[in-house]
Parts: sequence; structure tokens; C-alpha cells
Amino acid sequence: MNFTSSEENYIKSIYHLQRGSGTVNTSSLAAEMRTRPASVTDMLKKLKAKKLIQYERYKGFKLNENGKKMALGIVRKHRLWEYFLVDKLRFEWDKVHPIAEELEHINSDELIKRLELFLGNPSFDPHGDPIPDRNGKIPVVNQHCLTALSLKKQVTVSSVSNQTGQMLEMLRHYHIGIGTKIMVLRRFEFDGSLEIKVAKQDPCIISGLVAKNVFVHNGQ
Amino acid sequence: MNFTSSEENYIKSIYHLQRGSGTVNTSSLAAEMRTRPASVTDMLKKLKAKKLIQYERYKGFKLNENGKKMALGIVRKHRLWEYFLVDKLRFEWDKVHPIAEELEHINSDELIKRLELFLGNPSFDPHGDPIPDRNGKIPVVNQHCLTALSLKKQVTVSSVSNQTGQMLEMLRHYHIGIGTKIMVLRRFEFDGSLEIKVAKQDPCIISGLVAKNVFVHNGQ
DNA sequence: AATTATTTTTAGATTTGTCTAAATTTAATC
DNA sequence: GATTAAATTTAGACAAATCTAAAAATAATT
Repeated sequence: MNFTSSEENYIKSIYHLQRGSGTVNTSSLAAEMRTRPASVTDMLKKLKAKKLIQYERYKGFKLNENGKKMALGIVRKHRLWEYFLVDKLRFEWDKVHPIAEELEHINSDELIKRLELFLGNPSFDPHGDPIPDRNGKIPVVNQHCLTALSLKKQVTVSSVSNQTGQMLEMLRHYHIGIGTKIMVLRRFEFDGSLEIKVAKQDPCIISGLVAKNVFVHNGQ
Repeated sequence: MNFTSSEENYIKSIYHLQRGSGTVNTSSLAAEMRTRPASVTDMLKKLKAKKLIQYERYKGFKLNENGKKMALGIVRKHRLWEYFLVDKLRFEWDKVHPIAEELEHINSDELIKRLELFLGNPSFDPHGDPIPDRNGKIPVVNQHCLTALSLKKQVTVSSVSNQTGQMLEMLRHYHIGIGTKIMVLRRFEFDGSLEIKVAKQDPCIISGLVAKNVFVHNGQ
């Protein structure tokens, strides 16, 4: 079957929202999509008719197997394109999201197959997010959030969520990227901010919100 | 200003049609776009309102300076993507057109700037068509059609028009590509077909229609 | 439990791009 | 030059994706 970019965007957003809560409600999807609840309801009917979601009115909704498969396909394309933009075209990591948002809707299996090969079958995108394989399988990683990390332990940044340009730009400013070695020196309980050491630089302080979006693993 | 993919496709088609005849009429554009004359008329009004074409009802139409500039931008994107698909992703030249048709609508100047640099600033796409530069300037080439060529003169294939997969696939089958050295041995006047020698292969015969779409230059 | 507040859905409208069928204009032919 | 043929445009309709405003269902609060 054939899907519109709009349908694909809805499916992708439902996918990301249900990772947290299992099931999704109309208003949070409307917020995520920057649209109105009424528009969401309209689309939910279409997605149900196309057998992509489980949905009963007033009861919330979630992707079914079809929908999940489709979502993983879109996420896969998005992350492969992001990798291309950073690794081949030398974009900064905080600039690629909106472009990949367009590229992910290009419809050609052969294209993605060849792109993946050309990129050398990467497992993670430039923000450290795992790239699903052809079958929708996602590499698992053992990583922790910066907020829940013991002090003075050297770790390596493995991924950064919340891909709204500004935060990534700020991290770039601090010279924090995927693979950067950091260490939490102190935790300010009153607002959740952290004093951290980044590689060999002088210590700096990042806000609790930023800390919440940075993930790390041990070693290397 | 911002344009839809549909508007861009119309502009591109008008551009290609008016290369021949200077001005374009409704029915030929409808045929090119595989749509109805009435739909074309609807769109012409929009394109006129957006100041992209010169148009008076019943009198034909053509791109104005704005429209030409826009068309060249789209053609530029299309050909750069085709080059990418063939040169980097190793697609066959007869498979890239429909994919580039989608990619050409991705909207990011920075993307195209970086793509061009990444590709090494190519001047011609995989079918030998010239790639307009940032300013819409097109490299000129001195080339002739196979139909108007003296016999037994070695020439080099420089471009192939009519980019509908089938003909390109056929040429690939004959091992004819851009840069291939060929020689016209005999011309069959009754149907315009040609006996040609391709590189070091045995002579073969191509139809008049194919000959009409193959262009060559001397030397090398 | 009744009332209020919130969430969700429906009803009806709008925009974009398309269509068919009919009307109009231009071109061709007798 | 009148008539026929062809091309083009208008009128009115439809599907997709959105919107606002009102109605309906669910949740929260006295």
C-alpha cells in the first residue's frame, strides 16, 4: 500500500510517543504534531481504516504490528539520511534533523538499500540513536542517563535525545558530542544541574534539562 | 516564496517544453504531465498569480524570468541527485530518473551546496545533460545528433535525451553510455535506422527513434 | 452523586490539486 | 464567410488534510 507524507509523520510521532507510555492520547499527539486535536481524530480514522493502529474512540490508541513495522521503516530512513548528511556532506549534527525529515519520505527500497551500503552499514546515527535494520531490528545498548550517574566516574557520551537544534548547538558549543569522554563532578540537587568535566577542558555546568537528554556508557 | 511539489513539476515541464517551441500550449503540457487540460488551466492561473509565467487565456504561455530561474534550480537539483545516485550509490543510469524526481523537491539550499561540493562540482549528469550552476548558468557543448552525422567517422557519445528507462536500458544492453566511442556505418533511409559500430563490438542496428535521442561530439 | 472541567469527537468550512461535462474561443475546412 | 473541428476555459464536484465551533464523552472536584 501507499502512504502520504502526512500519514507517515503521524505514524512516526505515535511511535515515539508510545515508547514512553505504551498508549497515546489525542491531545499529546496533537501537541507533538503541532496541529489540532480535531485534525488528529480525523487522521486516526484514516490510519485505522488502513489497519495501522488500534483505535476506539475516546479510548486512546497505539500502533499495531503493521504500524510498528512502518514506523521502524521511517525511523530507519531518517537516521540513515542523518548519518549521510553528517558523515558525507559534513553537516553539523544540530542542522540535519529538518532535512532528514524531508528525505525520510522518499519512497524507494533500492535507494535505502544502496544508501546503507554506501554508508558502511552504520548502527547509530549522529545523535547516537540506533538505526533499525531492514527487518526493523534495533541494536540494543547499555546506556545510562547523566542524571543517574555516580560522581567522578569517566564515561563516554553514547547518545543525545531531544533533537531540537538548540540543545545540540549548545552541546556542540561545549564540545560535547557522541564519543566525548566526560565525568560528573557535582550534582546541584536544587535544580538538577550538573558540574561536569568534558575531555580535557575546564569544568562547566549544564542544566538539569540538558542532563536529562544526555546518555552515556562506561569504558573506552 | 514557497512552492508545492506540484507547482515545481509544472514549472519544470514548461521549461522542458519551451526549450523547443518558445511558447507552450495547454494540451501539450497536459500530455507531458499526464493530466487533463482543465487541470493545467487551473494551475496556470496559480502560476500566473505567483508571477512565474506569462499567460493570457487562449494565447499560450511561457516562463518569465522568475519562472526560468526556478526551473533551472529544479533541473540543477535533479541532475545533481542523478549524479549522486549513479556515481556514489552505483545505480544503473536507467534507474535514477524517478528517484531524482522525488529528491529534486527537497528544499534546502545548504543541502544542495554541500551535495555539489561532495560530488566534486560535476558539470554533466549521468545522461550527459549539463548541470546548471548556482546562478542558473548552463555549460554549453558542441554536439550533434546521430541522425545528422557523416558515415565512418569516429565520435564519442556525449548525451542521451528521452530519459524514459526503457531506452536507456536498451542502450545499456548495447554497451552504449556517455563517453562510448561509436561510428555510423550505414543509414537506412526508409525508416531512419542506423547500422553502427560500438567500441570494439560487432556492428549493430539501432532504430531511428533511438538515433534521434543520441548526441555525440568529435575527438577523444 | 451532581456539577464542573477536560478531553475527544462531530459537523461543517477551507485550501490544494484534481476531475468531468459543458461552454467558449480559436483554427481549419468546405 | 459559414460551418465544423479542435483546443481551451469555466462551472461544479471530489478527496485529502486541515481548521473552528459546537456537541458528546470521560475525568475530576466539590
